[in-house]
Amino acid sequence: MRPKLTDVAKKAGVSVTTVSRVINDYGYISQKTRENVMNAMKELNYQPNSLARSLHGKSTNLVGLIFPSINNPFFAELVEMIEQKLFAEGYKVILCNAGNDKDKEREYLRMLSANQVDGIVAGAHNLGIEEYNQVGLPIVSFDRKLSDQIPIISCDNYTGGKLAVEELYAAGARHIYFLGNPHQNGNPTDQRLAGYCDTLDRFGLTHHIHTVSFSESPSLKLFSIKKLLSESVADGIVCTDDLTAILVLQAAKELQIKIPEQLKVTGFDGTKLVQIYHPELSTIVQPIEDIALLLVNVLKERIAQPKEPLKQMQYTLPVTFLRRNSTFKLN
Amino acid sequence: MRPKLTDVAKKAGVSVTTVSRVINDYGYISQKTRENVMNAMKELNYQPNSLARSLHGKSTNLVGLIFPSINNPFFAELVEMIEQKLFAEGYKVILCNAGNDKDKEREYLRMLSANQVDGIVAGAHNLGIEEYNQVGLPIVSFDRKLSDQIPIISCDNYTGGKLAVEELYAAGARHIYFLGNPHQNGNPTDQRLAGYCDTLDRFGLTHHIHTVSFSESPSLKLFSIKKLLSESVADGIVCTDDLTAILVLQAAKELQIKIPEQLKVTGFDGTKLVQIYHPELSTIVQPIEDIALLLVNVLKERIAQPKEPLKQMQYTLPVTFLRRNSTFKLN
DNA sequence: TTGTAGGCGTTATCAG
DNA sequence: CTGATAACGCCTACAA
Repeated sequence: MRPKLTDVAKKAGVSVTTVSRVINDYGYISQKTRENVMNAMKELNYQPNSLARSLHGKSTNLVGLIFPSINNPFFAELVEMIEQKLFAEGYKVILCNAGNDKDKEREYLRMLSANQVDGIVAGAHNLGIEEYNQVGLPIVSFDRKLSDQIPIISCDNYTGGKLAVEELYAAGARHIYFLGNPHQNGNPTDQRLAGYCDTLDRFGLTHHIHTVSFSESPSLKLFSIKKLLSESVADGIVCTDDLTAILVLQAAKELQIKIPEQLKVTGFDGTKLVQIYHPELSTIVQPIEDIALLLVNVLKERIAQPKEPLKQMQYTLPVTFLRRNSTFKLN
Repeated sequence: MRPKLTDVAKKAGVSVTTVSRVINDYGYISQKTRENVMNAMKELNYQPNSLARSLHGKSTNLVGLIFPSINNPFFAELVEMIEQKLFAEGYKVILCNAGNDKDKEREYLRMLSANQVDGIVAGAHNLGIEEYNQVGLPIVSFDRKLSDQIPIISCDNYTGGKLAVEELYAAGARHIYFLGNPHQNGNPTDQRLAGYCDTLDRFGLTHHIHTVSFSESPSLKLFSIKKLLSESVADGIVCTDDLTAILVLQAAKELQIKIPEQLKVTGFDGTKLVQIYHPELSTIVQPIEDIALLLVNVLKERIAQPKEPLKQMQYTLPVTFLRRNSTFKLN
């Protein structure tokens, strides 16, 4: 059996109150008793039971992270960053990979509430507003509007779309395609698409919007990309994420289309992994560390003052463009 | 305030016992009262408090996952798989990225124990045996011996090293180098190295062992790899992980060394991500899903019968070789 | 400076 | 079939 407070108290020859006092470091305690108690705890290898303390009203220091999947390098890096920031603040993380699964997301939400987590970072968005409002916990959202009560942190998706088109245009492309998720309300892709469209308009070019479902298997995606490349006159492609962009590069290679001479390609996300292991890809870089930091800070604020009205509903962080060989021949 | 059992009881006009009965579905209850209670719960949006139930002796259904980092695609895929399997069994996951940080790993261990998790999957191994023995919780380890009481699941690292050498030899390489982590006791790389050495011996070839620290930055790694390639006569390289292998391919490209004609390269891990986005890399594929499943199953067994002596100390899962263009020119 | 006792939200053992 | 009530391990007024 695990040692409990009373065991320590008995061993140290004091009352539980005293032990509790040294653990939580409050009230008056003589140096001698404190040491006694400390020793007793060491000897018994005593660990206070978090459940019991939390039950009493102390917070659990647990935060739930709901994201689609950590197999996507972008989410992996974001989640890892968030975990680091939270750890530094004394929080521990419950990982909830919701996939595209409404039920799993709902079940996780229920579980997080049952486990009395202090707050939630929501990055998967299969569910509607109602379910998130029900929860009654501090929540911050990544990249999607969930409710009037839930602040949103995201990068400047609109500018991302704009920068990509400007880059391709500058590189000489005049038939610029958009390749990404199917349109869906509230999806970050929407803003990227808007940036794309507006900028094309500015240049007096025609829109070409192609959708590849995010959930489709990569080989299917690759197939439809090859179809697109061989049937179209595209000389520039704005992809809504890096992985899709890499598939475009692969397809181009197979079809002997020269990058960037015949076709220029941009990605979106700019994870370290892709930057390092696909150094040929030009891309829009999201400030992952800043996003993580802001998510954590805003969440902390909500946890500290859950009743306070939101100071700010939407936080938008700047993106940067990383030029590599897929748009301009360098060195 | 969150509704509690007594609120539901009051609303339904019954006692807490009765409510508890319908929640846990045991004992006799009339259909009518059951419905009453159900309705009351719905109306109040009642969620039982896990802390309280666990405090009473019920398990928390929480499992701690300690891994170095989910930024490495291999761990990302493994952790995601484990999370899926655990979710299916009703467990929730606390994510602990320990990095190379002894203190963080120790702190996480302490926290997991304090939070009364049901068990731990340990995949980061900065700490020694004593600390893991102290915990007094069901633990399973991935790829490293932690103690006599902790079962190990791993892939057949030795055969992996062997297969890699055999492939390179078959492809015509005679100056076969080993590139990976520095040697360290208990490290899975050790077995891969052993497989490499034994097989070279069998072929009557000389060992060439080069170490790149796992924790080094990729650009430093790339630098030392280029140095290696330009100074050596290597015509085959066994890498201990895919990411290193990709760096070798990059270095070769920069140095205008033709793959596979002049240099043949194998990786290790075989994640889906690398298979898809680096389809040119031959590699040893670890059975990630099977590993995850086995980790979860063995852990479940330990949780069910913590006192039982271990049935088996070591579980080794077979690896497979995936042949791609980095060893043999295909199609 | 230290100890006693009640309560946090549930479960489970007894009686009714 | 249902209801009191004593735990679970810890915290914290209130006493001493």
